[in-house]
Amino acid sequence: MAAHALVAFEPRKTPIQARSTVTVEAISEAAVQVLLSHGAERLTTTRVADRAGVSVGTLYQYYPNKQSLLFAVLENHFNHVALRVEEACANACHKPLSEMTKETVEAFVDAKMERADISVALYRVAGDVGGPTLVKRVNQRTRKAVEAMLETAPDIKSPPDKFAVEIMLSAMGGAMRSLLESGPSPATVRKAREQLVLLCQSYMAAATAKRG
Amino acid sequence: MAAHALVAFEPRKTPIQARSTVTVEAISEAAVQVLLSHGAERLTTTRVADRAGVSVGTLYQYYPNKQSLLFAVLENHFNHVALRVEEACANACHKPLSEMTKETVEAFVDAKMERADISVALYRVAGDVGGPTLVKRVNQRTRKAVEAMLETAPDIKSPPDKFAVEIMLSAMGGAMRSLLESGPSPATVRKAREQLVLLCQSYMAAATAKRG
DNA sequence: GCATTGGATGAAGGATTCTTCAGATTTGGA
DNA sequence: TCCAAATCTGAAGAATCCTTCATCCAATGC
Repeated sequence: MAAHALVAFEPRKTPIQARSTVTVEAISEAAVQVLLSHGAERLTTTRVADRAGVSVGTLYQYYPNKQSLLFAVLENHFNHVALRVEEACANACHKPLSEMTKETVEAFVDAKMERADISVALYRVAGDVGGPTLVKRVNQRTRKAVEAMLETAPDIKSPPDKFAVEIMLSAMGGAMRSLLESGPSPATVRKAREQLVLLCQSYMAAATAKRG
Repeated sequence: MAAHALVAFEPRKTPIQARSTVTVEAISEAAVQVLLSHGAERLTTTRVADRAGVSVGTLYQYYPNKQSLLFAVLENHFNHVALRVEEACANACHKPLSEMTKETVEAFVDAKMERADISVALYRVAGDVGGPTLVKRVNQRTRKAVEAMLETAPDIKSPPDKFAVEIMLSAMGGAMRSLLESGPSPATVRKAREQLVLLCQSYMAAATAKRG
């Protein structure tokens, strides 16, 4: 059912010539800009097309409807964050558990902050555009990366429950969302980052049987 | 600014006679029902009025616009959850830190699960209706209750940072959201509840200087 | 019984928005 | 140069939706 609901979000046509590639990217970028300047409520296909410097018809040539456009933007953002976390996980293999956790959490926070404005703007539309489904998919992906990393930890006997990793990821995401929506100062972000690391470290330690 | 933005959400007229009291409650309940059956996107003032068994005009007699109606529903739900947590905090005073944490977290999870369907439906509209502002307000309220409780803990030297409590609450909320949106089985809920308790306990312990 | 205030009605105004499609324009290759 | 395919255009169709207001019904107090 969820998969079927996502069908309508898939692109209509794939760019062939170079100019159309430019166009679709301009549209996607314009969507973000409009989201930031006008808000989710005032996000109109016409407005996005105007901002992208093309006509509405062109937009509908690549996206079957408004939702699919927003879905694509959302997917982009999530993929970017997921990639950063995966990189961090690959990089932290064979390190002590607390170090693993620290690097993973920090990668997540940093990736989110990199495009803080977009993150906040997207929270507003996620609900109407298959956000939960996407979140689930990305969480799955991220969880696998984290689990693979944990397998290589030298200082634990058995890796934490699959469920525990999910809890940690969603807790991290929730705290980050709250933080972003409050329009935090850089100092606040730094503090939150520290605390989030501590939160996850202490949980991972508690959910894990130590070696030795 | 945020305060000003909320002005438009305030009710228009206060019920005086008994029948109008019934009416406003019917409207509010109908809003929830429509949210559940038709989704946020198809939530229409006319549809809500129909479901409530009144005419649209009547709805607009009490709510200046559609947003104010949804805002009221959201506020209701949040107040209910906050109240449950406050009760739990009051009840857990003078107990050991881990017990305090356990009871608080469980109260939150249980309050959310009590109306799981409403919770999920509201995630969809929160963005367009001052959700973040409300969340901030409720978090503030909850944080105070938690802090007051922590002051009475016999087994800690200094209570955790105000910031730490905020992190914990938002992490809890985020994990709960993720869980609810996945349509969990009762068994899953039970497991998540346990893990969430563990998460918060280990964090509170780590963020606190122990006495003795 | 009557007047006054509270409450309810619902058709219609006004405003947007999404989406299409027939035709114009540009590109890449023959 | 010339054509077929790829792109682009943007006015107009179609569908909703929010909100108002003139009007009617019900309740309360005198």
